[in-house]
Amino acid sequence: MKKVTINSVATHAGVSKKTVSRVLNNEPNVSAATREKVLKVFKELDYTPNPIARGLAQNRSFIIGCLYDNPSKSYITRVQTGALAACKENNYNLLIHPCELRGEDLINDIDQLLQTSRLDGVVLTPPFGDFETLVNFLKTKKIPYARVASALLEDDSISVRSNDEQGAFEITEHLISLGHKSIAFIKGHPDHSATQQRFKGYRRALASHGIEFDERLVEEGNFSYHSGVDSARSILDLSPRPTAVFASNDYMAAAVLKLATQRQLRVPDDISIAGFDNAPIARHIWPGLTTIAQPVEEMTKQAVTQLISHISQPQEQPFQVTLESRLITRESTATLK
Amino acid sequence: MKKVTINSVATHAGVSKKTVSRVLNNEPNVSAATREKVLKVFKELDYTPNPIARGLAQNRSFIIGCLYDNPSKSYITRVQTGALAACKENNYNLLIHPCELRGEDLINDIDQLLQTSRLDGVVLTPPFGDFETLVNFLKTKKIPYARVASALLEDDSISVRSNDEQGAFEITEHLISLGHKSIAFIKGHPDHSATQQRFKGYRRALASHGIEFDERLVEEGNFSYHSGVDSARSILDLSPRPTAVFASNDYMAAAVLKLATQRQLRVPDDISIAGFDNAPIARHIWPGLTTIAQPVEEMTKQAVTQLISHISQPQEQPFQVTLESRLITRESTATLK
DNA sequence: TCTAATCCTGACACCGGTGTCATAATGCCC
DNA sequence: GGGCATTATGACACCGGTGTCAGGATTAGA
Repeated sequence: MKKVTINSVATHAGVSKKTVSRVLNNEPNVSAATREKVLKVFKELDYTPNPIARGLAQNRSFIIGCLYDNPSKSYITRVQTGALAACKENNYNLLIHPCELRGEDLINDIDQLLQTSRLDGVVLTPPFGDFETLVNFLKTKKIPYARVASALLEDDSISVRSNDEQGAFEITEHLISLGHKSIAFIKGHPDHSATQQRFKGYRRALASHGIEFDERLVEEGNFSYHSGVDSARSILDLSPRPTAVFASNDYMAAAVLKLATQRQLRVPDDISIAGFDNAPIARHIWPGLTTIAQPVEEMTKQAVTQLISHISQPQEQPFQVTLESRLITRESTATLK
Repeated sequence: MKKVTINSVATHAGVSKKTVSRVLNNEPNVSAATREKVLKVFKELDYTPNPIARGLAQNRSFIIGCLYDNPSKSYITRVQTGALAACKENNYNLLIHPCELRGEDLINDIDQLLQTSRLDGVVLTPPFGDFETLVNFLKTKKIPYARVASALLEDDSISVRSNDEQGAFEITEHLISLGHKSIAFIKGHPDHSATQQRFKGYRRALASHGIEFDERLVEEGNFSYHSGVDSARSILDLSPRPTAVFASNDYMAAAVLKLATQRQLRVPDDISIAGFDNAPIARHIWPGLTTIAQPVEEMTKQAVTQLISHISQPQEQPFQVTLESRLITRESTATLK
């Protein structure tokens, strides 16, 4: 089977390869007849352009890089799903690159990545979108990027987020509406802007219902299941024990649930538990977790779609969108008895 | 900042670009002095070769594709981790490509992928390694591939697996040693070879302990949490109810646990539950799941490492390795009372 | 010291596309 | 029909590397 190149197409169609290239790229200034002829030869020879050659000529790779450093594997999976969907639609490919935000040589690592892969753009998933050192580095390197679920708003780049503050407000309000007044809170990883946002929403809900904020009810977590266990221990040891716990993500909420159950507490009768994200685990455990569903896939998909269109034709105007999240109530929260 | 190409290096070093290329690729026939000189210029100019140009010249992309169609997200994450590790060591990149085994046009889809991405090789994660249509397609297309956790042994290609049959045997034996004689079994997805392997191990353990196999205790699952719920329902409805359940993976085991708990059954006092894989969920729930830990990351890493070395210099001899799995006992299994 | 074998090196074509620019063909208007 | 603008096409260099091959330099052997 011979390789089909632009030259063979050109020969077959009796035109120059430049004309074939024009047809390929839908450029103007090709007569309808010629275009037809070339398209026919495409079919006959089953021709597919070589993206590598194309990339060399245009200094593009048609590859988007996805950076992540996230303890939540399911979050990463969802991010990937969204990014892949956008890439597929635009004939791009997705390269995944886990790395450490606090690593000594994050910038070197990324630099290396850019040097060797010639990425056309990068998606910054939490917490990278809020890491200014990195963002500035990409700016000076002139690498297009899109940020997912980042809180920085003053930026002129592509950013898609969901309203974490509002989600946290709603779920806290849900607990309050069930009669809870002593609601513990487990923070997320300090490097993530969502951590601050969710905390703010929690406090706003308390305030707007006249419940005094109690610092002793707040624990520092980092979004990992393990950190949830530690926080849960502190919280369940409190006396009086809070009647509800709102953890900043579902993994930590699951940890609270596990520990509470181990200690013979009945959930939600003895204590209500709420999470955030609607990760798979929220419905894989009993009782199922009341949580906030975030459109992670959709956020990422929109971010990548915008990123790709920005790469093809750079626009000045920023793209900033905030998507809605929604409350999902399951069995882990109930009326205070 | 000017772009540093092989030409600028050549000019600076006062040699031809071919000589620079020789140094780059560690080719012989370069005098020590020249090599030194060129290497020095590399440093001075901070030169990194352009992989796209290289790819064009050598008809390579330095990209490995990872195919998957797996309901278990955590399994995918682990596969990716292993594949990424191998890629990183060899300066390759990883492109992820979810697709449907039973999709009508899987082959077309893959063909398209190969056409547009010019992958240097592919990793076939379960169940693709056992899907002969695909394997044969890759063979005729002469695309190097490596299979992970596939049961086909008679093949002459790269394959890394773990001993599913033995793992299932051990965990079943563990249940038997706890006094259980009525042990239900939930099968995995019929397209996965692991499904047959694990079933075989289960039966072998029963047989070797003189326990008669009872078909009514076997349910058909598909590795998804959801299928586990359905199977769990049937099993818990049996009368007499089995005293233990061995599900072919942890998600399905988690489903059994959830349903049993919902029905007020105490695990493991009323019923023991065992899973397989040691997925994160196995330790995120209470009681923690007794399960078989598989070296998924390591399997994939070895497979990809071999694949890459095969791409660089095709070898005739196949690479077939079987890694060990091990039993992890947690709280979900206990002595029959 | 001469010859042959071996080692280095560079010129040049090539991978498969795209950008630039010159030129040929066509269309339009008076 | 002549003059001019516009459209269509192709020749050619170029992207940044690698493969081939020829020829000069060096070494070894006689």
